[in-house]
Amino acid sequence: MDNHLPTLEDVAERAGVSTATVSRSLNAPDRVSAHTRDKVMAAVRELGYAPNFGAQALAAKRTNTFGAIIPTMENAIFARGLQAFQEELSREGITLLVASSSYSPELEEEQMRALVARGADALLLIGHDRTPECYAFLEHRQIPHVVAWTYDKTRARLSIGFDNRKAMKALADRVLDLGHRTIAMISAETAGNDRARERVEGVKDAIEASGLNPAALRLVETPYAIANGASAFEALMQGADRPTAVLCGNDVLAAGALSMARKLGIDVPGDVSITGFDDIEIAEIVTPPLTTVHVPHREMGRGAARLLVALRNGEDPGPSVELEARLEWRETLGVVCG
Amino acid sequence: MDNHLPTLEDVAERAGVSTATVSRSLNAPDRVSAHTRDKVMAAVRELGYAPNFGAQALAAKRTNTFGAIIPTMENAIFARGLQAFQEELSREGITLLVASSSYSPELEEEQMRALVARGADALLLIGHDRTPECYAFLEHRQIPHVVAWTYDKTRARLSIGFDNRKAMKALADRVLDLGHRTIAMISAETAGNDRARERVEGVKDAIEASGLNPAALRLVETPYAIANGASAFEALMQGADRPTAVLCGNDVLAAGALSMARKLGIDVPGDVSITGFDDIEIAEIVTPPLTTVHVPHREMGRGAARLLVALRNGEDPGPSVELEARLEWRETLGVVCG
DNA sequence: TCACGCAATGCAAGCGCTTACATTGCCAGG
DNA sequence: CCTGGCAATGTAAGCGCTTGCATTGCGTGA
Repeated sequence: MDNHLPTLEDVAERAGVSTATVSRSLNAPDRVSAHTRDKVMAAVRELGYAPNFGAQALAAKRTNTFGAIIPTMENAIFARGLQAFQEELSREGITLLVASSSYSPELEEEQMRALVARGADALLLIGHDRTPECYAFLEHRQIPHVVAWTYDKTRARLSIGFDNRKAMKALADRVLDLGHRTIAMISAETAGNDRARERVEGVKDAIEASGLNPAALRLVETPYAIANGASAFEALMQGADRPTAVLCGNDVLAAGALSMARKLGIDVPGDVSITGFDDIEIAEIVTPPLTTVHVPHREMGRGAARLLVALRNGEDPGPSVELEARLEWRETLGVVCG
Repeated sequence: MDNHLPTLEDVAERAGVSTATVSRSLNAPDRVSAHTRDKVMAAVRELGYAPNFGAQALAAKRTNTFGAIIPTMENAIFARGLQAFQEELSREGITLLVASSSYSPELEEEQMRALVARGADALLLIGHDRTPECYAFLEHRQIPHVVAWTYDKTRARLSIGFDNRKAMKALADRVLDLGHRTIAMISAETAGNDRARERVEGVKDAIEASGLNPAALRLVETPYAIANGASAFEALMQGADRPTAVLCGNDVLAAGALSMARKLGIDVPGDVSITGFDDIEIAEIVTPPLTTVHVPHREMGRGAARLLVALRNGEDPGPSVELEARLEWRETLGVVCG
């Protein structure tokens, strides 16, 4: 059998109209009389017609596809935000393509090209750090894009997010208030990750503000993974002069730290306090539940979608938007003891 | 400025060859002399040329895009498998498009159409349960597809996965061996989810095999979410005749149950045993670490990719493949205490 | 009754690429 | 020196859709 999928022309013939009319019935129904539209729709149904994506993209010069490049799909940090992003886009009839860069700048550029090659009309990017080539590419191809998950008033690029540094400082202030003086931090790798870097700076800000020497902060950098949080914590607990508080750059590292604490028989927060950042689902489940910073994932996702749609439509998206991240008090942060 | 992106023709002109030669240099380099190829590549670089996706898809009648429809992106059950799927595909120069159905058959059909409309050459599907319309659509459009995350020898459709029923029976056998007689189960919703259903059947199989009445199994069905696991567990603990073991259909529900146990001051596994299924990351992190069934996520993803590529290329993919799921013994399952 | 305007529809030119087929030019064998 | 064969390249016909512009036909006001 000649398994020829029905084309616009087949539909047109069946409905006894021109292809232009069929196209209009589908894409701009009010430009066609009700009677004609009904005939066309009937033909569409009978034939099981579906437009050819390639042809449509080629002719219309837009794909109604947006792309998002996130650092990782593995853990759920971006899941919630992306979900909201997606929901908002689908309201506009836009499909989302997701790619992950595995926290690698080279890979990010590659993914960016791949998404654009696949016809992405606009891009959602995470954080400000990326290669000049990436930005040059965006400029050159005039790709509408917004940066999310961070807000930095010193950057001109359109973005939506919160101030990582400020949020982390607020947490660290609290830690210091509780009397902690020997503080360590387990951070995600800061190279190519402005959010991680800002969080480290936030801690230092707090330390400095309290009159201590920020250089004294014991800092371990390690890739984003539970097991790494665990081994970093273990290393931190090895030496003499143990910290009484370990601030983690994210919940995943904190979860690892927490599990290692349990394995080592270290009581949290009795012997040492541990904090996270992000407030993803595991923060509530670990034992004890993690004190962390709640990040407005959904708002960022939704807001980013709105900015991007405006941009794509040639409208004015307005200025970058700053959201609030607030302390989520649970049970892993206590006063310093003895 | 006339921001005309370079086309094949521009490249051809610059390199002093025809568009056909440029196309060939890009897609079948060995059909072109080295000298010409170099000239072309130079022109491509100078112009920053990138092929137009729509045009390419239209002319070549294939997009090199595969689609995957998973029940949810929210939690990480499918993340690892999808990651492996993706890696294998990218080796073949294929891009992955992911859509989620939120466990809704109607949405699944919609997503399926959306993916195909966007040019997906082939589809990865989870589980066997879906509407007849879905299958009719796949048949009609002749979309290559494979079913993953389950293996059922009674189904003809090409699939890769493990036998959910058998795996759960093995776990339940173990539970019974440890002396548990009052058993409850918290299952994901079984409607439209053959995997969940099979897991319930597996528990019943075990109960029956041990000479007990499977009808006595206390069964709660609830949507996939930690909080639901918690409330289901709470309900189960309310009445008299508490179960001594609560088998959960997946790790997420088990994590919820576990956290509720802690809140209620119920010792696990001292007072009651809890088990999960899937062995996702949280299984290791919760306290105590969850005894569960390890599912070969990565193998399924990789294998599915291989089957699908073969299918798309018109090769023989061979028969469905059955993988093994094995018990992952941790700390939430203990002997029944009198 | 006649023109005029406007809504509905048709016509046909692309959109940028792939690829079957035609052409060219070169080399080896006779 | 001629010719068949083959590798390299060119020519041009679509692929299925959108859309600017042309055409049709109707209702309306003068």
